Amino acid sequence: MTASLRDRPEGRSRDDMLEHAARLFAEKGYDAASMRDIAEEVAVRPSSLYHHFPSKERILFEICYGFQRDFNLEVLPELRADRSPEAAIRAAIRSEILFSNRRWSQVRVASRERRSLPRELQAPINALRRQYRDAMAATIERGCREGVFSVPDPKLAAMAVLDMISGLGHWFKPRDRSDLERMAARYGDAAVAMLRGWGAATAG
Amino acid sequence: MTASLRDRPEGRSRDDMLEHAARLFAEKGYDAASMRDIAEEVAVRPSSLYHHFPSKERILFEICYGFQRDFNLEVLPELRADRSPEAAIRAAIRSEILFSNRRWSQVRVASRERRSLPRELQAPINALRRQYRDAMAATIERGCREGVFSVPDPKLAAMAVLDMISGLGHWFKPRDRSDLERMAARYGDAAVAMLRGWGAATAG
DNA sequence: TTCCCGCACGAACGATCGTTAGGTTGACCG
DNA sequence: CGGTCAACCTAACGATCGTTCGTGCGGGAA
Repeated sequence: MTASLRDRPEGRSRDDMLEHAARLFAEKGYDAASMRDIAEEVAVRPSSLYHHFPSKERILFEICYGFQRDFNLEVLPELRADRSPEAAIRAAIRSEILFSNRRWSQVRVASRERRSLPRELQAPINALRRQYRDAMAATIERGCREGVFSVPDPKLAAMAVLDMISGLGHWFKPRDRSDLERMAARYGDAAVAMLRGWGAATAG
Repeated sequence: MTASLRDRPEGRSRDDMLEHAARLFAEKGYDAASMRDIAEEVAVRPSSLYHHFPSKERILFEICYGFQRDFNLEVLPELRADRSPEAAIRAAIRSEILFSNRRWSQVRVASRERRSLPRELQAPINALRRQYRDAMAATIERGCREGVFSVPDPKLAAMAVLDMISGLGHWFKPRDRSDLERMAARYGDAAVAMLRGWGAATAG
């Protein structure tokens, strides 16, 4: 049946450890979740974790970096230049919302516990995040050049859209798939409305 | 000169302790910042902190609750009904951005470290936050009835606007006052643009 | 002056933390 | 069969945590 009897009989593989750790970090916070907590969740003694990871810090890093890497692999292509800026933004937003929903725990860990990492481990993660943000800003700027968007500052607009979506990822729990898709569509609408009218909605 | 010689000669009052604690909690996180860290910052021995607060948990609560209370006191009145919905939203956003900038550390602590509190201490803080969110949603709904806004769901729109602004509060560091005011105006524009066009920007 | 008490102190408590050392198991390879 | 090695174990290390205890000081009241 299974490939080998040496394989973990239950969910005790390296990836399972990362997943359980992510869930605990998301629920209790990085510092409040102990190695003993993680070990108990995986049904393993604390010392056994050190056969797979050199430190607790490294576990956090792998969760954060792995998430952001997969995130960029899945979401970034949606912003490719052969799409209209509006379609690209909508697709990216939908992809981000779907992805963030699929990896619920890791979203929270990557955004809220990243600061527990030393600077040199934060850097590669921040670089990935910046890459996505720049791509979003470039798409918005393209939309402005084509006259479909109008914003005072594309980079600022990208931050606003990203904050809006990542905020959603912190509280929105869809009932089912259609609920999720509806929310993705609505947030696409919201972002497009903002990007279209921002420049014209000057106060006073 | 001073009112009394019994007063703290330097910044060692109860409020100073809360302020230093907030800064440490914001920088290192609630769990990573120890009572000894706080004591050192205030130039006091750790045990002395317990003459002012019964526990570390209580310090966190007073920071979070005090912030949200002052927040509502300052920002909520901007949403009063004798203003046009658009003006109310703009004023509230400006007020929130200014207030959050003035209380930089506490914003971060109240939003990111609140979960370290037990449920019964989170409840009153959440109630205050919900009060603000409901007021924002009511203002948006009023704007829809008056025909100036168009959104599929006022509560969802309120969450989107709030997430956008609180996201800003986590990364935006203004150079000076005019920089801050310009950002407040721009985010007001962004929110108004979104609330106006959301309903009309349906995809497909 | 004497008493009082708010406030800060030094020292230590027990608990829990991340991590390590050393031993045991058992599937695989020659 | 005997050797190898990854994986897991038990036990414990030193450090640090939040917190408590008993004491000392010093200004205001009596």
